[in-house]
Amino acid sequence: MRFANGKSCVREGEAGFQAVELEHLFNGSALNAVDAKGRLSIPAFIRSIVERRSDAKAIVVGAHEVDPCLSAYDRGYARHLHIENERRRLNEEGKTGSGDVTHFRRARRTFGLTEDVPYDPSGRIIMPPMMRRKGRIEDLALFVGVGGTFEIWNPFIALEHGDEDLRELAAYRLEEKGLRP
Amino acid sequence: MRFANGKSCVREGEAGFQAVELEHLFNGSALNAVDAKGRLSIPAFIRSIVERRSDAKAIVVGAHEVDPCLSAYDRGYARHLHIENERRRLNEEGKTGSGDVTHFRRARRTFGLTEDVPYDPSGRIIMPPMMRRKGRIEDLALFVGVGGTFEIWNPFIALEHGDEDLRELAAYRLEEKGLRP
DNA sequence: TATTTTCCCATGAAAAGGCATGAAATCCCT
DNA sequence: AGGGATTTCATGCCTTTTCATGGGAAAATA
Repeated sequence: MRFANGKSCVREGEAGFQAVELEHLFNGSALNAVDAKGRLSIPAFIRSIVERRSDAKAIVVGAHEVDPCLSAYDRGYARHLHIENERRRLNEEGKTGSGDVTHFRRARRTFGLTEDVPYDPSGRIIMPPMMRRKGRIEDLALFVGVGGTFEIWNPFIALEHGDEDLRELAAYRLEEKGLRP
Repeated sequence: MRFANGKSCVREGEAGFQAVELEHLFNGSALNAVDAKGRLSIPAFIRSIVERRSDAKAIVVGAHEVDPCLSAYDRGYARHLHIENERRRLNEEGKTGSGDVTHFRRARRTFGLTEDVPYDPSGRIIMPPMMRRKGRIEDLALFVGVGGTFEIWNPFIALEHGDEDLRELAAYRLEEKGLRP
């Protein structure tokens, strides 16, 4: 059996994910504007990966686990996370009675606190207000590919982050657009 | 993970379910009002998943396994639960004599304590009184996607739950609607 | 008849989609 | 390699559609 993109299905289940979704990784960066209505272009290089991975013109956005930014990925990756959650639930089955509590919290975090956002033919989304607030996104959005997922930063917050590479990246992208006095 | 013919690459049998029903996952959240007549809009993003999974304009609602809220899903997922129950029954066969007791209890819970609720063309249901009571739903309903299923909370109960993410979510959705002083 | 339940229409807000533009990047052909 | 032509992108504006929710008529129940 072959995929539309010509790749064969190496193994089933979890490995199937790795064979396809992780075949294409997010890398690179871009700085785009958020307009008055919260509309925002997803950079073309991100869209091309998203569509190759999942065949859907949509991204899933959530708060980043540790950093003050958003974390995003394609629907295929979301399915991967779901399967992973279920697997962990089975593993924990029959241990402490709190297994299920942990499971449901994880599921809520992975799916309840994220939003599936389709983008239009021109590649734009409306950043959901809740995400905009969580990611502290104002009128500029810095996209940063990090392999399996990508991040969306307020570039000015990125400028003050502990990660020097990130600071440099943000500074560069801002200068490039003639921003930052 | 898609083939040119649109089928997913997953295992057969049990996982055949994942190929169809779990191809689309519930995520995101919304806070809707229950009006004086007891009517409640199912958020559009939930309906779209329900209909893609089962092409029926109905949801199945039951009490949540561990949390003080309701758990809901589409009819296809209900079939999945049935198969899952049977599988577990077989697995437990020949262990302790209580296997069947457990099985029937589970089946009762899965099907007896749930209700199939069709929604009208505009996407509204009338929450069955028993469910409304079990879920302690008053005049607001917080929908939370959790992947394979979604939850329906009384937002004020969610505000006091142990899951911090959920509390935050409820607080945000209430604020957004100008509720909660 | 009185009361509840079901269906249909109305409405305002928000989102989706389409169209246009200017700038940048890419291609291509000397 | 240079330079002009074409394509791709990001982004602004405007129109159409969708969505949640309210109210009322019609139908069913008591």
